[in-house]
This record gives sequence, structure tokens and C-alpha cells, in this order.
Amino acid sequence: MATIRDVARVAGVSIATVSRVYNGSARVSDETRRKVRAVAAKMDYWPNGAARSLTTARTHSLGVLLPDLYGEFFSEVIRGIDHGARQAKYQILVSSSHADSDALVVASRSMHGRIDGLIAMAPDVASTAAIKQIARNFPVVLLNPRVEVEGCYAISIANFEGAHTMVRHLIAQGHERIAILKGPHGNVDAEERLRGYRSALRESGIHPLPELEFDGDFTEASGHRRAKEILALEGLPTAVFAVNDYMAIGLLSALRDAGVRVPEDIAVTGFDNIAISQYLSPPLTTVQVDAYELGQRAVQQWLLAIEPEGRSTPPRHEVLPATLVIRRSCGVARSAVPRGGRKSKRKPDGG
Amino acid sequence: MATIRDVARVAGVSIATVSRVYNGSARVSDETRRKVRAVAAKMDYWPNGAARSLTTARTHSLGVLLPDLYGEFFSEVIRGIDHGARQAKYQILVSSSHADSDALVVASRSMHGRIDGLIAMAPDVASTAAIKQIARNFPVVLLNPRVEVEGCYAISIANFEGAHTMVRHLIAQGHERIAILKGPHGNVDAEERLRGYRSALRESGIHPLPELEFDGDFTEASGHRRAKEILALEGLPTAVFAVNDYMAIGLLSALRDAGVRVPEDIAVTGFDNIAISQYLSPPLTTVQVDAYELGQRAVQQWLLAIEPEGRSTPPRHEVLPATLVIRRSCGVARSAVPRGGRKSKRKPDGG
DNA sequence: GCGTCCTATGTAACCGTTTACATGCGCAGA
DNA sequence: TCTGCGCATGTAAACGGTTACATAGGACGC
Repeated sequence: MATIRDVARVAGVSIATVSRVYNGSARVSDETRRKVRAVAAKMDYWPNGAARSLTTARTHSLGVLLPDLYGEFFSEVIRGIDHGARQAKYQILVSSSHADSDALVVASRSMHGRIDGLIAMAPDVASTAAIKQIARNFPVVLLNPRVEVEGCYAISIANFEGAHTMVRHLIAQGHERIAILKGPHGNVDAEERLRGYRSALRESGIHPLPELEFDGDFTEASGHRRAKEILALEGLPTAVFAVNDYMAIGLLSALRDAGVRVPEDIAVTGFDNIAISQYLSPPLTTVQVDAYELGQRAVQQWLLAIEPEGRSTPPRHEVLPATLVIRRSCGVARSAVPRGGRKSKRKPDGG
Repeated sequence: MATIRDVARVAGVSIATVSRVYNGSARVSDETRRKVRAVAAKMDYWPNGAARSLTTARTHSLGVLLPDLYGEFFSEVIRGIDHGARQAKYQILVSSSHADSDALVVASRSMHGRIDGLIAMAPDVASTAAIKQIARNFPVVLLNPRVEVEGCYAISIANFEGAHTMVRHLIAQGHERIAILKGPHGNVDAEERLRGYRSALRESGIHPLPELEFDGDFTEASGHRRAKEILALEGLPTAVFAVNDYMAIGLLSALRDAGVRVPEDIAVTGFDNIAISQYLSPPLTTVQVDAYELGQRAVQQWLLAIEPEGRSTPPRHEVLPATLVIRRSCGVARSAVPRGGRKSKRKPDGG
């Protein structure tokens, strides 16, 4: 591809002038501007991003480090980030599958010089030091951090409160024997939701029972598998709180196959309010969390952080609400409750 | 952050030596190597990516241009790309929401100097020229292109064949009055699937009827909405083929609410085989397409293209198969058919 | 007619690397 | 002792831009 020098030569001007044409600000006569544009178009010239970054120390891209990209949650987070970034004319440099803090550091290092900032989901507490180190180079926004990291912006979802609210709702419906389908060990969201569950039980004088806590891994398959064990309990629970919707879906499917009616025989609830949860049979009572917004707000925070004025204000930790969405699966008479809607930011998609 | 010069000064060597330490290949004495590493670690040095790209003309990142990121299809495509890229030590620079070819060109331009190649889903035929232009600078892999573009690698999904097979299956089951829930106008996948539907009907001597073709936009909501119109038809269709699973889900939900039994009163089938389709009630008969693999193979093709030997072989157009997954929603007795499985590459996820 | 100012444009240093080529040193062979 | 070679390391020129500063020429006031 042609370089700035080629264009300058052909257009009969200096490289500085060509550069000025592409950076708008400087004063160039209309005639020169037109000539340069014309030559550049003919030669298919466009400024080289790497060279630009080198001199300006701005890359116009934003690093995104996630543990995984699977499932609607991550997919929506990244969509939110992409849209937010796009609005601000930034591109995103994505790298996922970061299971531990070492991988995180390696990835962020390899992005040095390519990004103006970082949005990351830190896998564990061990990352704290590493992240603090990274944050010295450019603003870092943490998603759902397990602990506060000094000097970092953060934004998370009210997992504890959401689960707490959900379980209190079940208790208010008269349920006392409430099982939980847990998420993967070590996952922050999963752990917070479990805490919320236990806390709500205790507050109502119900002792959390280990035999009512079932391991899961956030997949439909794990929800499906655990159904058998739940049904094998002596003293069936009257409600099962799955800590995400996918597991609730697997559970619902297995219960249906086993001839167990939901919500008549057993109530089932989820967490996340994924798009299809309202179309399930029965429609799923769940907790609304807006992953898209999580991503978008992360970008907003970051944009704030790179503003000259923004640097002065101390990093904030924002928390997105998690609200109850009551549908049929938890056993409220259908007519008594309006069918829970879902904010729709979606567009028709391919595939 | 420290530069190569800082490290060289402190370590008492030249910048060339530091550079050599980081590029492995060149011969540096063990002692010097250790010293440089130690100093670099202390100073928190890492080579600047932009500067590296500038001299080497390699960026170690791969551009990804998609029209959207919404829904399981795109989410899986990008996951496949990410994993493929990660394996080859590449990062991906993502930009979505490219509705038209102009946006595509703008985005690809702004990536100039930042990427070593491009994976793109071209929105329309008008893009052909633009893409050919882009492909002169580095290898381009097109996803599901509407037309062949000379000089570009391409990979697509057998949409036509998948739809064709599905409708032939329905006809083999005795269905003759088969409705279709179409996708968005202008969407390649949607149009190919529609073609497959019509073609299969004609082959069996059934004339495609306009009144049996319903507009949709790939969302559950649109499937839900169209249910009313379908049920209002004089002469109910005995089967409805939704061109993606999301619309099938909306349709199933609406039919259930209307007291229409699936598959007894009406058969419903989808397309894509998204993760939850096997957990629906009834489990959804659909067409398996592997979006993850689409992404992964796109990266493979691109890696092939940048190999020195690879450049000599002419660009290929690969087609991924779309295979029938028969479950209960299309009306075959449950015991007669093994429950269709789904390849699982998934890992437990967050949220 | 000359100094002054303004504007459009050119010159050249610099950003942080890589790498071809130069250098200097130790050692082996004659 | 001299030549030649190999190896570790240094020097300096790119890479393709941006931008501070210099410059040239025209308009203007006196």
C-alpha cells in the first residue's frame, strides 16, 4: 500500500501537508486539500495505524480480556462493549480464555502499545497485584471484580442482592424447603448468588441445608443431570433456584420428562433473564441482569477515565441492579402477575 | 512504561542486544540474556507492539468485521475465531454493526496497519469491488459470501441444502401444506434457506404458496407474533418451518398459549440447532450448523493464506455441512428416533 | 520602500522497535 | 607472530507517520 511519502511525491507537496489533510485540524488550502485527497484516493492510501500510534501514543483501540466467550452472558457483554466502543470510534482487541492471572498478564502485555485501555474480567484474587501493575500504564475497568483494586474502575452486577431477592420472594410464597443449583467453583457470580441464597434463608430463620445445595456448571446439561438427584431426595424441595437460566432450562426439561409439573409440583427459578426465558414452558421466573449494559457502561467509565478532567476524579465502583422478573415457573397464578417483559435492544441477526 | 533504550542503558548493553533477547533467534550470551531479563522485569518493560509492527510489518492481530454480534450464531462464530486465533498466537480486532459495504470499507481502512488479515461477513453484493480492493493488502476470508470474490478465501454454511433436506423430510412424513417463517429481507442465510424450502416443495410437485410464506426477522418475538396469522389461515398448515431456532421458539410458545399441540396439531421445525433447542418442549427438530466451526475454519484458512507456501495455492471456497437433527417437534414418534445430540465444545461460563 | 504579521507549506526530529552491517575480540592453524 | 574465522555485541538506517519550528510570500500600514 502507498505511504504518505508516495502520496506527497505524486501530489507535489510535502509529507507534512498530506498528514495535515488527514488530521483535519491544521490549515491547508482548499485546493491543496482536494489535490491530496484525489491523489490518495487514486493510490488507495490510508494512514498506517501502527505508525500513527507510535507518534501519537494513541491507538484508538481498547483491550478486552474475558475468561470465555460462551453463552448469552458473555456474548451480550462483548456486544455492549463493542457498541460503546464503536460510538466513541474505538475498536476492540479481544482475547478470551484467561483462566488464571498469569494468562491475564501475558495477554495484557502482548497488547502493550496496541491499546489505550483495558476492560477485564479478573479470574481470581491473585490477579490483584498484576492488575494494579497493568493499571499503571493505562486506565483499567474491571468487570465483576472479586475485590476492589486500588486505582481501577470497576463495575459489577448485584448478584448477591438479586439472589437474595429471589429467595425471599420464594419464601414469601410459602416455600421453605428451597434447593439451589450452584454454579462452577471459583466463579464470582456463582458464589455471590449462593451467598445471597443462604443469607435470605437465614434471615427468615431457615437453616441452609447442605443436601439441598447441588453442584452445577452453568450448562443446561448440568441442570438436566441434577434433576434426577433432586427428585431422589427424601422430602422433595418445593422450589429449586438455579443460579443461571441455562441450568434452569435443563432442569425444566428433565422435570417435564419425569412427569413432574412446574410450578404445581415444584417451583423453578433462574438467574440472568436470557432472551428465551419468557418463551419457555412455563415461562421462567428469573432475575434480570443486563449484560449488554455491563459492557456498555464499562466503556463509558473508561471513556471518562481517559478524559483529561476524568483523570482527576477517583475511580468508582458502579453496581448494576439485578431485579426480579416474575413469570409462571415460580407458581404465582398467571393472571395475578403481569407477564414479565424484557428490555429489547436486539436487532434481527444473521444465521 | 520503560522503553528498550531505558533497559539497554540500565543493563549496560545496546538496544540491539535487548531486542535480540526478546526475539529469541539471535545469539546472545547466557549471561547477557539473564541480565537483560532481570533489568527488564525490574523496570516492567515489554516491547511496544506498535513499534514492532512498524518495523516488521506484522501485527499479530486479525481483523474481524461482522454485521452484528447478537444471538448465539454470531456469538459462536466469534468464539470460534477467537479460539482459532489464540491457538496461533493472534489477537482479534473486532468491529461489528456493518450494515453496508461503505461501513465495511471504512472499518477495514481504519484497521490498516493494525491487522495482518481480515475475516469478514460481507453484507451485500455491492461490497464485491470494495473487498477485492481490501484483499490486495492482505488475505481476506469471507464468511457466507453471497457471491464469489476473486482472490478471497471463503467459507460458508450449506443453507440451501439444509433447508432443502428439512423440507424433504417433512414431505416424507406426509406433510404437504408446509408454511415457512422467513428471515430478514436481504439476509443471505435467510434467502438461501427460503430457496431450499421452495426447491424441495417443487421437487415433490408441490407448488410454493405465497400465503404460506410469513415474514420474520430471526427474533423470538417475530415468531411469537406470526403465530396468530398462521392460526388464522383457512386451511391450517400441517407444518411450519422456521428458518431459525429463535423464531421457532417464539412460535412454539405462542402455539402453546393458544392451546395448539405440537407436533400433534402442527409440526414445527427450526434451523441452527442452538444449544437449548434440545431442551424445549417439545425438543426441536432443526438443522445443525456449526457456527463455532465456521469461525475456527475461517482462521485456519487465513493461516494457510499467510503461509509462504499457502500463497501459491489459489483461494478456496469451503462449505460446511448442515445436517438434519430430528427431535420430537416434527412429529416422529419419540421412541423411533434417537434423541438428537449436539456436539459440545462448550465450557462452563460465567454469568 | 520597508518592517510586520499572517498564512500555507516545508524541514527535520522523533516515536520504539528490528535488523543489515560493522566491529572487536579470542582463538586456532600455519 | 600473523591471518582468518566465529561469535557476541554495537551502530545506524529504516519502518510511516506527527508536529514543533522554520520559511517564504503576500497583504498591509506607515
